Amino acid sequence: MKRTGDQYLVKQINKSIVLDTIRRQSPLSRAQVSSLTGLHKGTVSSLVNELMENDLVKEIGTGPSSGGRKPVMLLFNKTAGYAVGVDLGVNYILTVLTDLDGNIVLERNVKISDRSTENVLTQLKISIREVIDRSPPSPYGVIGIGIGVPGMVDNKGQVRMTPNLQWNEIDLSGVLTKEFGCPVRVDNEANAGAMGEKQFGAGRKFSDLIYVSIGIGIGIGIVLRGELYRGASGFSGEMGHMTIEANGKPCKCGNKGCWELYASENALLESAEALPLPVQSTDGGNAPDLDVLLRAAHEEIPEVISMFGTVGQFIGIGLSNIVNTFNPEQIIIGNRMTTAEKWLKEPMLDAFHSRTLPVHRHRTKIEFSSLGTHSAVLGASHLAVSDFFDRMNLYMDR
Amino acid sequence: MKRTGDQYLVKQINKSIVLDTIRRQSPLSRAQVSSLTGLHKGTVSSLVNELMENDLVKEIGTGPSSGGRKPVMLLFNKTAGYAVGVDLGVNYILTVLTDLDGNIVLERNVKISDRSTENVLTQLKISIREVIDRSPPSPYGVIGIGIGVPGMVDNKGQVRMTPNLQWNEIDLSGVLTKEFGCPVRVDNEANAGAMGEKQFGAGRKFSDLIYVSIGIGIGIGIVLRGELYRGASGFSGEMGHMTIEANGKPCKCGNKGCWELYASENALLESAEALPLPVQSTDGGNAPDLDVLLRAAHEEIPEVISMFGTVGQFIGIGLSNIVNTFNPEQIIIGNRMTTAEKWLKEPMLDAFHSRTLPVHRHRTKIEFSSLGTHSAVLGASHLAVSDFFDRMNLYMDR
DNA sequence: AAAAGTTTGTATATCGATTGAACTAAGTTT
DNA sequence: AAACTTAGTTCAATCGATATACAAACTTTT
Repeated sequence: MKRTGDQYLVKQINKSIVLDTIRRQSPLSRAQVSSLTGLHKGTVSSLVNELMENDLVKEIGTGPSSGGRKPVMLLFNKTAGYAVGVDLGVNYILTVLTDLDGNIVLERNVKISDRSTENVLTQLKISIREVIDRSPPSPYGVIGIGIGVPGMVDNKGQVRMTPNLQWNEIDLSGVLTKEFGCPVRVDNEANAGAMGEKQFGAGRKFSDLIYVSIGIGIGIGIVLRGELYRGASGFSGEMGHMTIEANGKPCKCGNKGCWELYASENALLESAEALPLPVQSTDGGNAPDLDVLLRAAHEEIPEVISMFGTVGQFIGIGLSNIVNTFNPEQIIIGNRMTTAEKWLKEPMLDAFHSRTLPVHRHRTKIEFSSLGTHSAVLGASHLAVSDFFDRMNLYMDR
Repeated sequence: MKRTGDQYLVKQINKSIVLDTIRRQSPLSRAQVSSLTGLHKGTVSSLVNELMENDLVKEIGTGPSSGGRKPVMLLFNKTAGYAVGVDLGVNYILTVLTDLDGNIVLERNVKISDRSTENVLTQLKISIREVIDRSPPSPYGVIGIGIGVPGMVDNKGQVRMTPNLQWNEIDLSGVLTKEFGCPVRVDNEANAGAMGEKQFGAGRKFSDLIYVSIGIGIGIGIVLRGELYRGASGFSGEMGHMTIEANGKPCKCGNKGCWELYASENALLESAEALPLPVQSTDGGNAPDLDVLLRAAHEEIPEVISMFGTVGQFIGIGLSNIVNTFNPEQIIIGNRMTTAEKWLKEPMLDAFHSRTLPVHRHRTKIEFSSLGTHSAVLGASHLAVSDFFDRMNLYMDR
């Protein structure tokens, strides 16, 4: 049974539009909101008053006159509540507290060496507890928790598989809701990153974009018509396991020639094992890691630079597949591999341009993340904020 | 400026819901519509009366009583107007006239041998003119023309490129609007096919599906949340040019190792050239064509059957990429290669299953087109019908 | 400095769509 | 024949947006 229309729906739509307008373009007067939205002055007045009663909008004094009565400027009350965002990495937990506008208020980052489910869960709870305890007082308090995890999350928020964390079938959202008594939203890391860049980063001006998270593996977050597309069961975006060599290397996933075997951090580390590197690993071990390779590249060791080049080419191949598939306005490359932008970019773009149809070649914007390591954590907190507004029957992204 | 809410919007939403309910589940009484939609009896009555004034709904006498007054049964008036659908193939033009419910009333199929732009355009106009001239009288007459073309169509309806028809930058929609004086909707063949299957074929029950059109080349039509996704500029779905062999055969598109080089009709014909076939080509020439190969397969010639097997495997590889990317509920395979289902299916599914993540393996329904050669033409006519309802401020697909 | 004009924001009446309640119509069951 | 059921209409009530009028506060012109 579809949702039918009534006056309540009308009010909900208009109230959302008014709030959204103020949120994105404040400070704004009631008159400006009226002319920006096309809503009648009186309608804006009454909706703004209700939003003020709900602490979501506040008056901030008068603005300059343009030949008449001075306008009363309105502001989105971004500190009406706070949201927790978590980027649950394979070897770290990055936790932030943000206001309703995505500004970071508190931040906490812990390294994880013991990857057992128990330990990770414990550390996760400690991190969240800490930012919640220190959160400033506000009308709504902590309105929710958003978490990005490196794995597959179904559309009920259940973690189904994490290739690098050995978590299987964990009801993370249930566990944390119980622990903290506030709504918890779990999504995969690439979706969170896509939301982060769309809301706060390089993707702000675009409504059809693909966020390509290149870390240990590769996952993509798909934003179409301004909204995340999660697939029928929540498992879209597993493009790391797209075949780009029909008879290529075997992958853990069961497939052969998966993109991430050639274009991810793991691909880089694997080919690095063959080289004897003159730089020590950061954790003292013998295995090379990304930081070691980056330092080697900075020292202009040709073998290492050429390795980045090869990986960059394979990234470009995948990007051309993405463009042919989705025809997005923009592709944003994020996660750890962005730190190697300097050595990846050129070979990547060369491969992309040489393989792409002319119509796409210069139409699609290819950029690196503008939020750096914070795409996913900000996206995660935004998911919580967005859910909060949903619960208030106000919608942010429409 | 976003669309704001007012009473007119409410009415539009509810009227659409009422019409949609009647269209899909008729015959229905006003009372049934009310309980199915949740709308008040009075509301349904007044909206139905308006729809009857607009000739979109009609009464069809009383139905059986269930212990009270007999209900007056309502029907969607599918013959209030007619739409033209065209599947513009590389070597044929299939034209139909359908009622508003997608039932074919007239059909015309012409073979094209002279592929010059002029000749194709002339033939196209003749075909359309003929079905329009013979269309039955109706309140709205011919409400529009929908056309599926084998190439790239931008979001303004301009044909930008047809790899197998040598059409470039043709304003097909402009030309035909001028000629016939009714709205023309041009889209690519895969999008039309996707819409056809979604509305009338195998995809009726699904809202996230991918239609894979395998003919001379490969294109896909993407239906997400019940709606076609066309990409930022209208060029989504060019998955035929997705790389599946990083250093594979060069393709006309500039890329290497494109999927359609291994999994399309062309791929089949190319490998067939190596074989001396004991069957004559249909047009008397020496070059093998699909029909010849199908006859050879029916005669159980092992080399030919194995060729189909190889192509089937490559199709399966691409399908697994599609599943990893979109996580759709369903994949529908359409266009000419469906005629080889018998020999393609098993190798295709084998490759697919062996390459797909366990979560997807049995969750995604993989089917062959249920409309056969008519997916695209019915989809095209539906696009015209759907535009017609848009113009009436009534929406079908929401 | 007074008058005229402008801009902001509020108050009030009107409009239009849904809804609830009452009602009519037309059947079935007891 | 009376009681009950179901279908569909009518009409007043309600609610939200809008138009109009108006008050408040400021700028520009005379």
